[in-house]
Amino acid sequence: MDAAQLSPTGRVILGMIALGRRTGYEIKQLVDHSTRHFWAASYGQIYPELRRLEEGGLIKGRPEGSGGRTKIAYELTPEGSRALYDWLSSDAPLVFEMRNEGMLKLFFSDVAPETKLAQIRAMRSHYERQRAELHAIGKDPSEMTTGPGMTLDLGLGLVEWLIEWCLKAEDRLATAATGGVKA
Amino acid sequence: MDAAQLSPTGRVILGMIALGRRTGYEIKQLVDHSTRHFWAASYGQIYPELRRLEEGGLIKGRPEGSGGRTKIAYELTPEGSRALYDWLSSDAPLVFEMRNEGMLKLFFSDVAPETKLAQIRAMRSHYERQRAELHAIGKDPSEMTTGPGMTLDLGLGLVEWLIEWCLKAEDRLATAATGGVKA
DNA sequence: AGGTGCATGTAACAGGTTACATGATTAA
DNA sequence: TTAATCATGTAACCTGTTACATGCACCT
Repeated sequence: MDAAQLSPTGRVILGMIALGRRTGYEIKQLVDHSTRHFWAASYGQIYPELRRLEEGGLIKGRPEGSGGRTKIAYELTPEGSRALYDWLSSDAPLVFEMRNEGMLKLFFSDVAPETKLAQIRAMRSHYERQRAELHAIGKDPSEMTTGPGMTLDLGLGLVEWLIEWCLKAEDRLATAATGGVKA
Repeated sequence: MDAAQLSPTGRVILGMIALGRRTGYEIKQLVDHSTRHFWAASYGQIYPELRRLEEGGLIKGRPEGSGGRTKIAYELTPEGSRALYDWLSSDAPLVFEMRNEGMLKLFFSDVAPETKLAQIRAMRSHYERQRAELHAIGKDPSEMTTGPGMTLDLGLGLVEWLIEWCLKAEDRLATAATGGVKA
């Protein structure tokens, strides 16, 4: 199993284990607090994938009987490290997918022009929520040249740009509505 | 069938028909030249969905026997118009999904720091390609307050911001690599 | 005694892509 | 005649979500 055959979720899992996360539960936690905005994962994917990765020899799990119910801590095998590294250094075409219902509505908004303002406001409020979440994550200010740090910087800059765009668009619409005369 | 039950692809189809597109083929064409970057659709979705929408009474198709093979031109029924309008003016939570493998690699890049520069360059080259495509679409300069025009403006601004971010990040990394001394 | 968080897991479903099959029209 | 473009359609597959089931540990 090399990088080319590594499933999308498999890559996230390998990466998270490399960052020190051990159990499926912990992986899900970290995904929800970090990569979620640009790469999500659900339990329904994570647990079956952990099993597949172990069958493929990329990770090795051992039950930790710390008193309670068995929890399984995974770590990378040498092959797993190599697969992760191969993926990271591969120049295969990247997956860039997006489904943005806000933009879709905007695209069709000429059909109902009076809804435009509300749509942009809805979009802005989404990104403002996202900004707040990212700020919460960013409490501990990691270096801008570390992976998670860079990603956070990118994400925050992006949502801030989007919020600015919305504000300007709202302004433009308001001006247009009052016949070009600023209120 | 009201807006709440309208499937994602159904919304795109309804919108495209409202914008004047009639056949499944034409809808796919327009999607590929416009909404693709923030909302894609494949034939495998479009044709079955056209049938479902017709069964639901939202659109009505009639075969156009312009000589050759029957092609089917659809138009909105009054209920279809209403469903589209309902969706556009609804304040139900919006779908915002993203899978960005570039950011994912960046997130894990501390595992292989020497790949960082290449990753950011790959990301930039993706967005530069996208910018070129958007510029090609934007040949006819539509008003910034029309739906497609606004969306194009938003998309272009976004990719330009991303390209700038990449350039700055590349700079920062290059500087860090030479021990803080600019080359 | 009950709620919350840790922890694992699966079955049913939804949504979408890819590859293929088919065939007419049009331009070189 | 051949290639490209217009045009419709489906079956197999893949990926992922949602909702549920289970149960321990810890706090109040």
